[in-house]
Amino acid sequence: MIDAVTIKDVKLQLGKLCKQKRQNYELSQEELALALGLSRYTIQKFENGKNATLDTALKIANHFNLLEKFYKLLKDVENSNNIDSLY
Amino acid sequence: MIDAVTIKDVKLQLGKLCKQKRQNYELSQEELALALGLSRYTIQKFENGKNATLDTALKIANHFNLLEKFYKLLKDVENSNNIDSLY
DNA sequence: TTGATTTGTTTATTATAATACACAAATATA
DNA sequence: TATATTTGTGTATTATAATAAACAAATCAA
Repeated sequence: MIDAVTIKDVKLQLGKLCKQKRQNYELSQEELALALGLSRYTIQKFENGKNATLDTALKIANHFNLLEKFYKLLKDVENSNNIDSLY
Repeated sequence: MIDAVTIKDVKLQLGKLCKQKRQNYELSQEELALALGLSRYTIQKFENGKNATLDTALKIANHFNLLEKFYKLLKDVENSNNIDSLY
């Protein structure tokens, strides 16, 4: 019996992913922050699962080429919703 | 030649999806806001593609049962990153 | 070890998301 | 139509995300 995914789970996973991607590119928090026009503190909090703005999250996603993948998910959800009306 | 997905595109799509899902459930902005402990104005801005917090976006996603799908995407990205190291 | 870099954390300030209220405009319903 | 409901928009206030700076703790390199 697996517990349902919580909002906190998602924020923690977002932070984990940011850290992983950042380290893949061998960037420090400072360097990533500079590249995105954010402060290191904002990156620091994001990586530790704190609340943030969509702009911050999407800037990070964009920097690691994940924006398109996320956008596609949203489009798929929208389309699967439309298809429902055909049944 | 398709233009790259922008942060603005994603926010607009998030808003569009919220509106679509909300109308599927026959909820007014007011009712959705009440159900999530948010103000109608926050829903209003979200649906029109304005910036918001992760908490707001994830509360909405959770209400329409999209949290797990999103979490799975994040896990997949994390895992595909690990697999890379095997090649 | 040692020094250098990175990360975690604190405090104070600024920018802005969220709230609460009102009211007009648009949509839906009788 | 007329009425009710919903949505869009404005203003003021509050809550909080983001910034900036400093310093300690942890990690890495010489």
